[in-house]
Amino acid sequence: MKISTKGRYAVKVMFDLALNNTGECIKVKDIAARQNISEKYLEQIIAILNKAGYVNSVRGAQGGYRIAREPEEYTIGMILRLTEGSMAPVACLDEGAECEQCDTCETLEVWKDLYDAINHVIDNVTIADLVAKRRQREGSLDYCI
Amino acid sequence: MKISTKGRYAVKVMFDLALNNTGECIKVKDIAARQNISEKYLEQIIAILNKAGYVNSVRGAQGGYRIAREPEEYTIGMILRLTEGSMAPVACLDEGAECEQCDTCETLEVWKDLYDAINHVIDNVTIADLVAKRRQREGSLDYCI
DNA sequence: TTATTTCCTATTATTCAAGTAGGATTATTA
DNA sequence: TAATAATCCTACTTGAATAATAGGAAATAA
Repeated sequence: MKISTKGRYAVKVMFDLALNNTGECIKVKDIAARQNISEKYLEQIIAILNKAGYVNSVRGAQGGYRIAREPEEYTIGMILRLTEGSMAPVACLDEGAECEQCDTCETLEVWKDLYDAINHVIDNVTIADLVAKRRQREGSLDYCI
Repeated sequence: MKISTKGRYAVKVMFDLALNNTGECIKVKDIAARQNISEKYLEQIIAILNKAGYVNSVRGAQGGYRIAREPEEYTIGMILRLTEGSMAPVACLDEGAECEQCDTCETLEVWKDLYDAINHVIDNVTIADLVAKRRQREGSLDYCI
C-alpha cells in the first residue's frame, strides 16, 4: 500500500513553488533539478496541477509556473486526491463503487476506520506547514554554523 | 494506495476460520465458496498463513485448516504485514530503507504521521472483534424475523 | 485402493507505474 | 524577424506487480 511517485512528486512541486515563490515564474527545469526528478515526467505531473488550477502557467521564454493561491489553502489531501485518485484503502470505499457484499462485510468497517484515519492526517497538513518547517530548520542551521 | 487482494483475502480467511471454528478442519474449498474467492488463489494465500504458523493444517482426506491461536491474538496489522509486507505509505519508511534526502525532507514527516495513523488502526482491531461484530449482527437479525 | 485434501511450482494475462521521446505551440529577446 | 526558451500535448516503452490459472505430487481417511 504505497503512494505513487505521481502523488509524492505533486506534493514536492507544490512545496517547491511555495518555498521559492517570489512572484516570478518558476521553471519546471529548476524544480526538477532541486527535487531531483525527471524533467519530462514532472511536466506531466505539473500539467495535472495546472488543469486543476492549483498552479498558474506562463508560456514562452521566461515562462514557468506560480502557485495559484496561498500555501495555507492547499492540503496534502487535496493534492494526493487530485493526482492519485481516491485515497481509500479498498475499492469498495471509492466513490461510485458498488459491492453487493458490503452490507455483511465486517472487514469493510476496518477499512472505513483506516480511511478516516488517513484522511484525518492528510487533510490537516498544508503546504504552508511544510514551508514553515523548512524555514524553522533553516533558522536553526544558522545557529549551528 | 490500495490494499491488494492478497492482504484482504488473508484477513477474510482468518475471519472465516475464527467464525466457523468448531475444532474440526475447515477446507479451502469451503472458505473459497463462502468468501467468493478463487480456490486455487486462496491456496497460495493460506500457504503464507500456514508457514507463519497463523493456521494449522491437516493433510489428506477430511483435512483442512484451523486457526492456530485465539482470534484475540491476531490483529489485522499482523495479517496485513505478513501478506502485504510493510504498510508504510512510502518506501523511505520501510525497514532497511536508505534515503539520502530524508534529513531535509519535510514531506517525510507527513508520511510518518500517516504511517502512525495507519498502524494505530490496524493494530487495534483483532479477528475476535470482527467475529463479535458478526455475532452481534446475527443476533439482531433474529429479532427482525 | 480410491477419493480427498493439502502442498508445491510454473506459467500467464492484464494492468499499472514510471518514465522516455518528439514535436507543436507560445512568447521573449537580441 | 530569427533564434531561443519555455510550456503544452500525445504517443510509446519498459519493467514489475497483481491476480490469478494450471497441473501434478504427497499425504491421509474411509
